[in-house]
Amino acid sequence: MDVQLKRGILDICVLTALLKEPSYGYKIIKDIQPYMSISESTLYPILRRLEESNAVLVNTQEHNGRLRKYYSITETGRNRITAFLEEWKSMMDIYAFIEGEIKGND
Amino acid sequence: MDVQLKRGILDICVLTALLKEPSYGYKIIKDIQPYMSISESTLYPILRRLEESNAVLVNTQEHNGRLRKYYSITETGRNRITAFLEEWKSMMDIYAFIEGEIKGND
DNA sequence: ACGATATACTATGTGTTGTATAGTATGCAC
DNA sequence: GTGCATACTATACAACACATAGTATATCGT
Repeated sequence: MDVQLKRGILDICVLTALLKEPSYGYKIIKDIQPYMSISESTLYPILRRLEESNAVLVNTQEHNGRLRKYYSITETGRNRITAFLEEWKSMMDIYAFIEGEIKGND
Repeated sequence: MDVQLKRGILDICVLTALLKEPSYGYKIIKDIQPYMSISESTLYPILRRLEESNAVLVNTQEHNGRLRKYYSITETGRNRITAFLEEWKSMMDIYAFIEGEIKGND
């Protein structure tokens, strides 16, 4: 999928992956992969940004001798998703414009 | 509208604005404004990129003593739009995923 | 006459962000 | 004991929207 198209939707996808239950980096990647390719070097910076903006909370726990960071979505995070669904309406208007113009000029 | 959401769609909007007839910077901005805010410092670099990638052709003409650059869409440009419409299907899948998850967790 | 506004384009610098690449470290299957 | 899955960190880069500023002509209100 086009890199530029991803930009507006990737962090929302990550937040969505946390809706059902807290999760951690590796699992989030596996959960999102069916919908969109995402690499570690993309996800971890996103998680740090989400934490800085209070959209997620972090809880570090030991797992098999290693530290694993569990991320849980906050109320702020949920609001980010609903705000996105609102924004999406503008996107649909633009899409309708593009589709209409190209069909009118075939 | 969110900056990151715009990124994947702005150049396609510009190409769409050229479908009916060739146009120039100032007019393109006015044509797109009803759908999405776009400034000169965003549009002109886009036009230069579209030219470099052969999606548009440039024809400089004198108009009221000033040079005005008329941009017309090429076959490559039209293909860019149809490719975008294809990509959009992936976007709709992701949107359905997000919407489904948040409705399931109200 | 003169300033404000619309028109039309160029140039520079900045901040956000996706991604490649590389590194560290544990547990398990063969 | 070698590969593979797991789990996270750090650095560097390139694309791109946008702010800001500059140049320059035409038109309109007063």
